[in-house]
Amino acid sequence: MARPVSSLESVFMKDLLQQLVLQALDSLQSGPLADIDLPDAVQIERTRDAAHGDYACNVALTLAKKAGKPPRDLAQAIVDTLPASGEVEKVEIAGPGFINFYLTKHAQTAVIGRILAEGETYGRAATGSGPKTLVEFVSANPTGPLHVGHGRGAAFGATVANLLEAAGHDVHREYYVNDAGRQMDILGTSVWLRYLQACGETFSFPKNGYQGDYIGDYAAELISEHGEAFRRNASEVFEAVPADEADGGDKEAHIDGLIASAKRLLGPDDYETVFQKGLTRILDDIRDDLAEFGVNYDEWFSERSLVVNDARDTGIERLKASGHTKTEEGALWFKSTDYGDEKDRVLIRSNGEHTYFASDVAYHVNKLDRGYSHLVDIWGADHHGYIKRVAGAVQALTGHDDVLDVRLVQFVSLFRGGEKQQMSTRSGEFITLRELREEVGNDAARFFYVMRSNDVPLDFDLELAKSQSNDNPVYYIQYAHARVCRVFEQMQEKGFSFDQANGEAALPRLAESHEEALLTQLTRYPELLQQAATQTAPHTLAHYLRDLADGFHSYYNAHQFLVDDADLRNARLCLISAVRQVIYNGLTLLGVSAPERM
RNA sequence: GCGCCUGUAGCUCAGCUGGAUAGAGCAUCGGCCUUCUAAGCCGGCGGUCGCAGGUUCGAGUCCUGCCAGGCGCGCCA
Repeated sequence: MARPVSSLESVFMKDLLQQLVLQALDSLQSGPLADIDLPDAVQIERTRDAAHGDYACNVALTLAKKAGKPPRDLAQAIVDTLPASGEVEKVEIAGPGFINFYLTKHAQTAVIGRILAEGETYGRAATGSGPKTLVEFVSANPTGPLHVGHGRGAAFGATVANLLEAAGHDVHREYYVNDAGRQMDILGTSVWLRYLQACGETFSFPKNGYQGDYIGDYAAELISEHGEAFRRNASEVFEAVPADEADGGDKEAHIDGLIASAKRLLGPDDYETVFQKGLTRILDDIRDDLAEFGVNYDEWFSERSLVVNDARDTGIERLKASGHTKTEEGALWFKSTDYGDEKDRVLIRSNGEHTYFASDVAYHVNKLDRGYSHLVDIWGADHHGYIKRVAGAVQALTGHDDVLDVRLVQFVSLFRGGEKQQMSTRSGEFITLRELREEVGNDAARFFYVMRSNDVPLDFDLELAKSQSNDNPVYYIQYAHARVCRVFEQMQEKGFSFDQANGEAALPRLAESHEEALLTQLTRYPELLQQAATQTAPHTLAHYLRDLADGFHSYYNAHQFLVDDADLRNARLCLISAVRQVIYNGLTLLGVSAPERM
């Protein structure tokens, strides 16, 4: 992707420097570098050590062998041929043959003016300049409240979506509602059985039913809305139902028998009423929960809509057209082994029923038909065995292997006072996302969830997350923001005012090492966002903000901002104002607030 | 058994898709508030980057083989 690189207007100084080096290489091709295939791009990277300048290029090292010259000699030839640039103060050759670039003061401080001018858009690419991207995340079965594991998917997915949007993608946020299938029947039946108990029927609740207290709440609502209209005798309900596990039977057969009883005894309309009670109440709860968490969707996509519209068969037809299906043993299969899967997967069982995979194929067909060229799916780590078949299906449908990007989120372990909390959805003994949010607050929860790479299991320490101490990185960053705000309040109390134009004109006065470090940090932000987006790595933003806050706090302690020298004072206020802006922008992407006062 | 993820300081983790002397936080030890909020700062201690080979100017990073931990391997959803 080519970007304009002519001047400081360029988003990335790297691009400008790369052009300079490429031009130098080009000129050298008529001399020392004749007969050599030149690369289309050269690597420009930021230096880790200020002693190495601002940027470094390793092209002399990589080309030395082909050129048959020592790296340092080659570097010298490149430097001698390098076009002049108003942005480059000096160029040095260092170490084994690195070319180190030192920027002019003007180039170093130019970022301040841009941040102050661009404000909340600083670091963001032009909206909608990238591909149409659908990010699907959480998509938990609506069988109960979200637990802390879903919370990680929510925070991660929301931040990834924000990052992609900041990188210019046209982003659509979607929740896939698994409202079809056996789990939902178990939910509906569980609600009905609690309803029957509330009506006075006595029996032992099935081991495989949903045990949570919320089921009883929904049953109570059914009573207040419909009285005992759905009441049936327990003996009738349990008639001919296989024994439960507690009675030496099979819990799966038991619950399936109860589902059949429910459907038979209630009839389609009343069964639907009970079913919908469970589904809508839980979905409403999930929706509210996520909204309170700052996680919002453009669309809640119903699996049932695929079933009703025969989309599953349409999807299967499309797969058939790709030539990667087969009929065997009375079932229809997708030959996912063509795409690296361990075995082929069933789409339609020999009994004629569609598998869950058939729904997923239909869903992804639907996504593609809606015009999305980039699909990001965020799943729990326990679904990783599923990637190959879905990715294979998307590849079969599109002919491309880079359309679908599946990201897994590893498990969350919750610790309270050093003790690990056990979680099991079915037993009802789990800690919900809502409980977590209420205990540690949304800001800490959002930050902690994305602080670590999604690839590593997360140990979430409740005591740490809610401690208002310097152990807590989210406060550390927010505090930097609040401190800048406080400086501006103090400025007024001291009778000063902020002259931004004067400050920008005086930016060359910012020569302290703390100031130069901050300037460099601020310049990194746009490319960090770009990289965090392409790598779907929100944790790099979290770490960046931590580092930026660190740089600010050090600066704060080392130097006074509200000095009598007006030029210097205004220049420093410009700098810390820019820091505040970038912290604000970054925290916003993470879904964390930036308080003005703490 | 096969597949995916992980292994870096006492603990929790980064490490910019191969760069220069491997970094933070916590813990621990020692300093800094009559000066813009000490929810802060400065310094010390702490490493065989799981192990062994390989690739090359250069490897925590890439390749191979082991070791350890987590997860997943249904005509379930």
